[in-house]
Amino acid sequence: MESNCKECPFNSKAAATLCETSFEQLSANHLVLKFKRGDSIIKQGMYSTNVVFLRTGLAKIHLAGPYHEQIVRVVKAPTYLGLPTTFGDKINQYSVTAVSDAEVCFIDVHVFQNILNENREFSNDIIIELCQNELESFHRCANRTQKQIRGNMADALLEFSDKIFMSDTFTIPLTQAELANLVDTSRESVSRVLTEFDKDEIIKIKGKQIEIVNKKSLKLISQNG
Amino acid sequence: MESNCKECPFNSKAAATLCETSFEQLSANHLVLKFKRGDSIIKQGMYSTNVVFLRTGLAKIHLAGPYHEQIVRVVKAPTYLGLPTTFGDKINQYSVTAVSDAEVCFIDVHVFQNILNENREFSNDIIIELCQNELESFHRCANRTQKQIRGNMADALLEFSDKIFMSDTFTIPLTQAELANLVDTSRESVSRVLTEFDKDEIIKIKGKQIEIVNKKSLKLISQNG
DNA sequence: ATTATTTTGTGATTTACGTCACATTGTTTA
DNA sequence: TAAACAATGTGACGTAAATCACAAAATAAT
Repeated sequence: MESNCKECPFNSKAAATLCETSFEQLSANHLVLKFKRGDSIIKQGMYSTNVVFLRTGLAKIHLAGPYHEQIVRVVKAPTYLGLPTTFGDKINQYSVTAVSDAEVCFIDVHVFQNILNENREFSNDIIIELCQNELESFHRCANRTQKQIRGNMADALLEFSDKIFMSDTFTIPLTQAELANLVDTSRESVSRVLTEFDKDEIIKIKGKQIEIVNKKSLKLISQNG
Repeated sequence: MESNCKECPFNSKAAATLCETSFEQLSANHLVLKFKRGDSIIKQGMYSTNVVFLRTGLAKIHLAGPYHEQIVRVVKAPTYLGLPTTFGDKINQYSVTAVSDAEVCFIDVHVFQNILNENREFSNDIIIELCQNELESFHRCANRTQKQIRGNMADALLEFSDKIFMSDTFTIPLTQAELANLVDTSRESVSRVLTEFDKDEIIKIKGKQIEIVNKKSLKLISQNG
């Protein structure tokens, strides 16, 4: 499927700076696909020659750990995915799976490389994004390993609220088991902490819908472990 | 201090592709400093307008966690440091401290930016390095949180052996307390595991010097938790 | 609608590992 | 070359959280 990338409403900020010819190249060399929750967008171990641009929806990045699959983060559109694969060894080093309905553009690596080479600002933006990811990884790592469950759960909830849904009321797109995996704990503990937060009137739970009632408390828990 | 970067024997691979004018810029706009073990190279929270190139030595990257300072990785020369700061908000988001004697070049951000813009290959190399860091973070995260102490200690030892010293015999440049911090455990546990490995004849310990005697076992422990 | 399957809630039990406490050794510094 | 301090070794103890083992809801499939 072909479409006009310049007019695409889901354009990344970085892409705003692209030159005409780059847009034409993009338009001519990409594929837009729709995914449903649970569909695999990028599969670890598979050969790939595409950069993935998540234009709408949410996805989880996960990879094989020594014992079990590990979710490392949840990302939302718009964002590029699979860059490390692209610039590395062409074998996907991690998986990406849709956790909500999502639309994805597959862009040929060589086209992407060209665009990168011809657009300084774009390439700078990509570098910036990668740097930010690195920083986030650092912080995430320090937090995860130092805090205990309540703190990490608070973190996760705040991230969903502030970074992903921009709202105090949202529907978690993950099962408790997935959440547990993301937060490095057990399914049971997630359940316990969640009901505990509810009892303490920090959040209100209606099925998978969560309302953060007392953000201040949640932030305190996030800070103090 | 000024010197000729083109002839510098500690040049990064990426730098091999630089153009003449870039080398001249570099040579004219950098500062070489020596650091001793424990000296702070980059300090979290400080304003910075330099990219740091670690030309010789080892350093630890660490940052403030919710409870205590957390070491996220140990790096060896040659490598660039502080890129996320440079491209981000000019405030160092993490600290870097020498763990062995080290030599460091401080390069002005604007010069570095220029060079990045004028040298496609160089900028690609930087992107590749950043991507690799991201992947490493992912794996490290999955491992740390899934494995238990013995597995993580085995990992750390293997990393020192294979990635940093390229030898089965090496002197750990960290105290057990630092090692514990890096591996997300307590100082006491590090001591216990280390002596246990020694008793099982997997490694041989002489003070801070470690010899990996049975790498196969160590890899098994690393894999199986 | 009625199974079948997945997801969630909650108690009882176990355990890996952190913390505390102190002894021992190694390393500065005065 | 002491004295002071930092780094290590090792036992005893407490505890956060994993695991186990179900029951109850909620979703999906027939």
